[in-house]
Amino acid sequence: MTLATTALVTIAQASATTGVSAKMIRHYESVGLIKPPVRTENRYRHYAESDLHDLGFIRRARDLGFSFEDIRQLLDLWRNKGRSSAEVKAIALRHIKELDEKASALAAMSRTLQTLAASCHGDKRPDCPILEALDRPVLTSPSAPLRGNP
Amino acid sequence: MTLATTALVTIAQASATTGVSAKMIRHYESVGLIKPPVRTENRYRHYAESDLHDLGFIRRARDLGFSFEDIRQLLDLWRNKGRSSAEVKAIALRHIKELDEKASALAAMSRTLQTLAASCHGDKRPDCPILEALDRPVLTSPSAPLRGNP
DNA sequence: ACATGGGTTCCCATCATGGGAAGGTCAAGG
DNA sequence: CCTTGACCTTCCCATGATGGGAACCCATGT
Repeated sequence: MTLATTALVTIAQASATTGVSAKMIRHYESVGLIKPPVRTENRYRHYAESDLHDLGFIRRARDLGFSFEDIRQLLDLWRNKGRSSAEVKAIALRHIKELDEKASALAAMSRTLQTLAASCHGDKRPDCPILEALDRPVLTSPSAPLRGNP
Repeated sequence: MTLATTALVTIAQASATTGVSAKMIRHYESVGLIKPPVRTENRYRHYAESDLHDLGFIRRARDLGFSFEDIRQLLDLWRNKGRSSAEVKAIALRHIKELDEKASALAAMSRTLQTLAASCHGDKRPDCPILEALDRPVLTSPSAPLRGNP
């Protein structure tokens, strides 16, 4: 009830307080992720506290790797007091799965390369198992147990 | 010495045998990653075995997450018989570091979200720690030891 | 002769982000 | 009053790797 005249701030100030670049703030507006803010006569954007909240929300969601589409849905859910937490959780769980899959893929690449790099002497000699692996197929064999002389 | 008339193949055949899409093959050519192949009078591209090798090399390098720039250097090193394996290994080690950093970042996001999701009941009730975390700052506190009633 | 299945070039889209140009606006200070 | 500098505005372009699709040319089989 305390209509506290919600101090309007410029886009640069909004950027500074939320950690979202001015460029991105305008972009979020253009793709409909946030509501167009009020404009002064000069056509300058001015953001109210609720706008700053949304921008902070978006930045934190992005820091967790959510896509624009996910964020759009999360923001809608946040605003919808009649939401069910199950909806939110479903989005989060799906995203966790995607994150884990990507991380696993990167880790697999890293492991393969580590194995190859470990057996590369890394000196002036030209022969190198890394290049050999790229040379011909049969790569991606992860823990190829070094049978030969155990 | 056996100049084996290196059976020239069309772009579709090259794509099929190397696993690189025709689209990408043309793209690699346009950015100078591979040499322009010979053309028949019809302007059709025709690939020799050495070209197929390069495409296979590129695909395997891409499967390991190397960037175009890295691949360019790796291909140059592969062709350069006077290379030192140290150069190859340096590229690989740098890339491993990048892969690990990205994987760690994703894993951190996943962990944070897993923690939040674990404490979200995920039913019809609207209150949800995930949304609460996005609501206000002080997220990214990983193992916030649940002091309160131990 | 015409259909089909390649090939070719060129443009556009993705996803999130930034760079930069060209121009309008405002406050402070000489 | 006018300049300077720091904002603001819009619009276009670029990234990296990949794909979609249009519009058009070519080759082969029935």
